Amino acid sequence: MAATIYDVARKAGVSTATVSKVLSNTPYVSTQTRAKVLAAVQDLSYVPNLAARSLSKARTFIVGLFIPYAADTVFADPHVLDLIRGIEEEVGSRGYSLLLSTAGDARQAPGRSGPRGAYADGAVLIAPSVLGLSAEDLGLRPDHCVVVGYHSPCGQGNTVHADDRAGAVMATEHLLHLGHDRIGVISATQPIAALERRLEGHRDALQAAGQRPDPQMVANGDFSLQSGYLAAQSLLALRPQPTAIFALNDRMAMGAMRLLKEQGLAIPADVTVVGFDDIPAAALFDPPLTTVRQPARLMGATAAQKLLSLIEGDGAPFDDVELPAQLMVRASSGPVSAVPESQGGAID
Amino acid sequence: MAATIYDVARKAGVSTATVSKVLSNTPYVSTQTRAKVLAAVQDLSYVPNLAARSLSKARTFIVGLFIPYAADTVFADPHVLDLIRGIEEEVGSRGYSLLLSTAGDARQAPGRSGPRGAYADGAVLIAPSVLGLSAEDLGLRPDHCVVVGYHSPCGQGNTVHADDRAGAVMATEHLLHLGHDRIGVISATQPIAALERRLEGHRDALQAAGQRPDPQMVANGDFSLQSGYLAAQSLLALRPQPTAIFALNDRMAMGAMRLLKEQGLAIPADVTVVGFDDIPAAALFDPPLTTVRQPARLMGATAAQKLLSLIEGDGAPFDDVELPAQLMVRASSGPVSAVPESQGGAID
DNA sequence: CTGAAAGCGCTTACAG
DNA sequence: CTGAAAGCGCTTACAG
Repeated sequence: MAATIYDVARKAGVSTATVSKVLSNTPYVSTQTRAKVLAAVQDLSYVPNLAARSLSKARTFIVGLFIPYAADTVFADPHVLDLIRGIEEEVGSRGYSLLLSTAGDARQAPGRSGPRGAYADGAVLIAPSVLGLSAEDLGLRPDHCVVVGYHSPCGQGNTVHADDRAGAVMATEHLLHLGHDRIGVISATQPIAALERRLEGHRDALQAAGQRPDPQMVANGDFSLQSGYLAAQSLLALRPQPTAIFALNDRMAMGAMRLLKEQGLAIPADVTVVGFDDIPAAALFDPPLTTVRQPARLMGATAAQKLLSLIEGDGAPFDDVELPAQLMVRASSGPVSAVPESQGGAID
Repeated sequence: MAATIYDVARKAGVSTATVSKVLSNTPYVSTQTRAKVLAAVQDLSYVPNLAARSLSKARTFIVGLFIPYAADTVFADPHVLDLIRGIEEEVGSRGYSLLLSTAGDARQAPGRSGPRGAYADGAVLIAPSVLGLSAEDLGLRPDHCVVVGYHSPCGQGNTVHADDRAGAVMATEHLLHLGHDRIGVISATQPIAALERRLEGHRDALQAAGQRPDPQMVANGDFSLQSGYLAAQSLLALRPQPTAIFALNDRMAMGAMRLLKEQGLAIPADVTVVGFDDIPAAALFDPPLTTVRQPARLMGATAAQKLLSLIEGDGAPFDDVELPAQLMVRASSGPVSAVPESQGGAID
């Protein structure tokens, strides 16, 4: 059996209380005593039992990360990864560990009847689509949870997200400046708040420039590359054809690019493509993709940081945090071609 | 305060022992009693305290995942992600939670003097380069740890990895069949066992075909795209120039492709490129990258599964598990061009 | 500066 | 089928 604090105490000739104090760096322990204890710890390769510690301190120093959709989706999305990275870094540097849970529904099993949240001192939820879940459903204290997204299942406030609307405005203005006036949009059918904000930003920018948003110019995918390919197909079937495609995430933008290449259309000479997210592959693409960068890592770090102050502070909710998006102009976007292939019908 | 098992017991009019039994689905509890208890649990929104449970059961149902290098590196590598995905899926489906720790050195902080491992029932280490770390250093039971890689810090056996050697053999034979006899290799300087196996496989395949491996044809990077670009540069400076480049990971292969394009060299018409890993971007590249696929997700799942049998079984070590690699032939590789640009000097 | 003792919230033989 | 009681390994006032 592993050594316990009793073994250490006995070996060092002190009480367990003293051992505990040494281990927690309490002042007021004599240098000699401290040395004796530390030596005993060494000798026995004593590692404190964290479950016991947690029980008596009523704190686990574990932070949960809930990603209530399938692991499949999560790990397919590089953007989510950066979020995780930001969270892990912040949490780790503050001495907490990260407990990862994908799949929202508590998967039943051996030792656990309750939901995974029960271990954690708090949790961040990456939850664009957490619909009906409450903090309680997850076994969480409602005042110790923050969500990356717009809608908190933990009550008011306590959310962090990028400025999706502004990002879409920037992308659209960029296209407008390049002379595009037939912009096809690839959105998705999922009811995700961030998506609505992006659509809204796009529409607003169009209207500000005196254009009328055309519902016909919006095709829907499901965030996957394949769906972007298909959506681009339906967009290209339109007459007049769009001169630019604004995909609401990078993977769909990449699908669109693939189709364009297959059709022998040059990017951006024939059609401009702009994405959203700035996943790592975006810069590596051919041509490199112009896209809106979400500060994913910062979003993660911010969420973690907010959570930790909730846990260590008084738990008073904070206001929604909106982080800036940034337009990354790369080679996939260019001015509308001087002599667009005539495609009939346009009178103006 | 949250409700405890005492509150539930009182409300249901039974003992805590009975509540515990109901919650753990012990048989021999009358239907009525069960119902009363469950109702009380409902009413009080009782969630068991997992720390207490862990303490008395001497099990946490948490599995650690140690990635002893910076979060930065980890999350930059899509391959590692698939590993994580495989682990999370397996572990989750068996009712365990995953505790993520990057950065090997125990980051000190608030509640924890010991290393993060102390919480877990066992752990998987993704550790191509865990050099001096022992299980004890991580606070782990040595018989409850498995490593993804070749060298276990936990004693003999208990490792899982892909057949890196065979993968490199396949890639090299593929190049040989295409007629390439001047194959430049982009390796890396890090002392990683998998890398050595790949180099070894490459050399063996060359020799089996009657070619002599030429140390000049090996340039080193550091796994990053940039380093692949640079290494390709030095390879192209060679005379005679290589007709093919075999990069020992995909990101470096992509760097090489970037350089080739910049130099106006066609892929694969002028130079063939082959990678290793099959990260998601590989298939999306232009041209799509021929590469060796490691079954990362399966490797993760296998590691997790082995770990769980260690935890739930008798802890007897298992033999190293070697999973098959697979050559994914795509458009970046092609036959050596019919009339290679004469570049003087060759006598044979 | 140090220690005795209670308590954290569960589970588990053991009796009944 | 049910319950009393001890125990899991720590921490924390409280005394001294």
